[in-house]
Amino acid sequence: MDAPKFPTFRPLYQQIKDLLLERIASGEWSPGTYIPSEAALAASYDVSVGTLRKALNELVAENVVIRQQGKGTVVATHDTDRVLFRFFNLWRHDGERGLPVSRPLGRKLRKATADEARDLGLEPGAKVIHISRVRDLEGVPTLVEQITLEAARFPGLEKDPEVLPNTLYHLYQQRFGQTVAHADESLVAVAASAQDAEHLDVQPGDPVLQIRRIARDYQGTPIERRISTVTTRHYGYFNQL
Amino acid sequence: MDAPKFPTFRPLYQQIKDLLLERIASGEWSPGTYIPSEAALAASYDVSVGTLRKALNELVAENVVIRQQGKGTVVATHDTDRVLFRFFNLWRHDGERGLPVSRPLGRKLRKATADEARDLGLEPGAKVIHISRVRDLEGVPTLVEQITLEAARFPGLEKDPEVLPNTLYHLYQQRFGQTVAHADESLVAVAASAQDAEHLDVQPGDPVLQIRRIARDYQGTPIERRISTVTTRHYGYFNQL
DNA sequence: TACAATTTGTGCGTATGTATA
DNA sequence: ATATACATACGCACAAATTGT
Repeated sequence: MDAPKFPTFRPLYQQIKDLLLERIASGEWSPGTYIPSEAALAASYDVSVGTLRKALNELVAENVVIRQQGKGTVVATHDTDRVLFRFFNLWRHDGERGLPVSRPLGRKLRKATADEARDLGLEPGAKVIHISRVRDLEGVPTLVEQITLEAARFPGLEKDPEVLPNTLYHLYQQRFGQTVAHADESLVAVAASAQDAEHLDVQPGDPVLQIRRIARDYQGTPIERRISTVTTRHYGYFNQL
Repeated sequence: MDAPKFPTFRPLYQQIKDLLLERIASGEWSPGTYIPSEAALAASYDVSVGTLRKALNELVAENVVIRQQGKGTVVATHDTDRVLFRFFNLWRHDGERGLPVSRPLGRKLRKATADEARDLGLEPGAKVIHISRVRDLEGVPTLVEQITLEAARFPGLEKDPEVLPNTLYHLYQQRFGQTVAHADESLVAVAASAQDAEHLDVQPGDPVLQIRRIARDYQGTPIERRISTVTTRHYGYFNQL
């Protein structure tokens, strides 16, 4: 009946979780690093092992760390299939899935458009890097991606890796210390533009799926804006509820 | 290096979880029921409270039960907003969301098509109930739904509730004891058919989003097949990764 | 192959705090 | 206030997986 009380205290395990996440986000424990054992961490924070486990298990649920019996606890990287497929939801209509092969279309450093600045939380006119590419699935052009990144976070990316790898998120993480931890996607159906139609081997005006993604780091700050235009002849966007 | 071993044992808490889920799926604890307390259940299964908590917490994570401090543990129902929005992912482009209002188009008992039988796991030619309706969002027709149900699971639904409620899943649960626990969705972009175009106030051939959903019960058995055709002028399908 | 050390996973028990009726 | 139920926190013992000796 009362108004909801402001939480007067924060459970100890959540405080520990915040501390652990901070050490990960700060780069003290970079992706791929094995962090100290439960026992060692519990002792260092002067809490029980159970409390520390509860904190770690929440980080597991959020895909921040991976625990393996006998080995230890490692900060999640973007090179495992598990993490990879988390950000790739296109399945063939018969239920199979294949990894895409990318063909570059262009890459340049320029000023952000109004939309890009809004989505990335930047000042209007801030410098961004724009990447566009086509991705083939089993040899069939299926996807056109328009990617925008804040230039300050990815210094030199407009030129430097002469050939971009297929999985960009791994590159972001390894080369620039930028880890994509979450992403929001919004899907709409649109008519294919002339350019997209050509790349995707469809007719201009044909219906295509447009996926607008904003990828964020551990703290929720936007890192990448990605607009994918997909022909859904052979593939569909799959989601589990 | 070795081939992955077949799990020689199943943790106790998972066995308990299975037993609890079975009592829920069987209807012994129907949705809305408060199940016995941790202490009582732990005693009845002769396990520790901690083990029983771990089993229950997994059911919480799977949205099967809801726990409330001081009250108890209740089997989840389809009448709370939380569960409701889990199966409704359309957001307005400005970030708001409104609940839809439904207008019936038709309802009949007939034989399943080949596609319907496959999706629902039925014999070819089995009896199904087909429902079609238009849903308005803030007064704007936005969605056409084609729903197919196995007739045997929903006896009389082709006629009985003269007026269908807005939220069908609650009806399935209350009237027929059929609880939608999970769902798979596959999204594609298609050209609007003449009929859909008329209902959605778009031109035939205009791009629309098609959502093919198969809803399943606790055991994963298909309950409902739903094809939603959506105009994405004002709304988009939102997903968090 | 055998064994030991390390690390996480499972399971038990207890005490105390907080929310609800 | 009291009783009930879940939430938090502590501690311990042993099992299972991994790695190195």
